[in-house]
Amino acid sequence: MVRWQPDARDRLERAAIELFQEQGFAATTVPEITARAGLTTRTFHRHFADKREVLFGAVEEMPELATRMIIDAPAAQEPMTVILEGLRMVAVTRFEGRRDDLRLRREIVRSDAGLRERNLHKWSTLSEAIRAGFIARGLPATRAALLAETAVTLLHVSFDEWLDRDDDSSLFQIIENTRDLLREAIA
Amino acid sequence: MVRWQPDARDRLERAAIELFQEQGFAATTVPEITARAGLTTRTFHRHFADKREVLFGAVEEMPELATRMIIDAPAAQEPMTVILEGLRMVAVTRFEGRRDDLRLRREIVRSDAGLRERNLHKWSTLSEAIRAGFIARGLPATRAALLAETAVTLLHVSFDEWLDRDDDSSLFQIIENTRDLLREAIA
DNA sequence: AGCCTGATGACATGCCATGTCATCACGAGC
DNA sequence: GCTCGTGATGACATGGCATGTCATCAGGCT
Repeated sequence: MVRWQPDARDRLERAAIELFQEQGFAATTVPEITARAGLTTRTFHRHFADKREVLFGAVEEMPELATRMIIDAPAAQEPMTVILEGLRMVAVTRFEGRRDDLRLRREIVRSDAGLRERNLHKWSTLSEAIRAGFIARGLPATRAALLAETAVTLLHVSFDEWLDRDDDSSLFQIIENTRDLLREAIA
Repeated sequence: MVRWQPDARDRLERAAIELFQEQGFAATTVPEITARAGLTTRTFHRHFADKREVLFGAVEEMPELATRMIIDAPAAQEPMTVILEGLRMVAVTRFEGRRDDLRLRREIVRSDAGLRERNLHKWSTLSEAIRAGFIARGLPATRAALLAETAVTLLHVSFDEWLDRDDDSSLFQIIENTRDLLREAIA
């Protein structure tokens, strides 16, 4: 089931990111990408739904992971505790240690309106997954949606500050600070 | 400065929404829209940056309104008070009384991935404007971003519940409930 | 009356996204 | 070891979106 796939997809992703850096996202055409990767336009679209998607392959499994973690969390845990545990796990396994790569991708994403849209969609997918998890736990719809969006807000805001800093704070530390900030603000 | 514009833009918007309802968003082509409106493809793109934008004209001025309201709010007011005042104003002037129209648009937006992306982008634009307002008030960046995203979360979650309900609750009532929910959740 | 401004139409183009079919490498089964 | 199936890729074709350019035309200004 995976004979040419991993290599081709990887080559496409690397070629694309290189070209986006060199010439910008909009100025880079799909044929250019595939030419550098030694493949064809048609093959590009077999691996990525569209030109934007090539930048977001790294976060593809986060949503289902989130749903599973929430469902599997101890039944007695408060929702906010479940969220923080989940954020800690995600921070450690998916973000920590990749700050430079993530900074590079953020830079490219920021440079193009379409990419910013897609980026928001990715966060929203995560929110949707968290919401589904809390629904499965029996929480009412609005409460689940609120918790989900708040969780993503915490992650998103903290993530941004983490990328902005040049000290070596851990992402999860910043998440906890942000949670405290929110608690004060809403009191 | 506005001789043909209002009418043309309005005809395009109405024709587009009609066609989206009849055949779906993806299946509707820009020439079809312009044909029904009695205009040309080129003119369509003078009024709307792309095919999606035609559905979001109604919320175009919200961001700058939000920024101004935040900057003009009494200096002594807590950020969360400023936000709630702003949400009340927005709820009354932009949402209340348009529930059916907004339901229709939400239905179309939900039916297409690209439209969902654009919708998120609109909320994000509002968030950005709120953030800018708080920055102008002298709040630190992360705090401003957190308040902004939380404000939009409150509005977004409450807005969705408001559209789901069939009683005659006011949007702002629901917003206050949602705020209470968040306060409990994070305590 | 004639000029200026700004919206629209007509024409042309580049690229994205996708459908279809052929090809080709590898693995399974006899 | 040969044949055949499976799945990835290439080649070709197409429809639609988005945009640049120039002409046209209506109304306001002097």
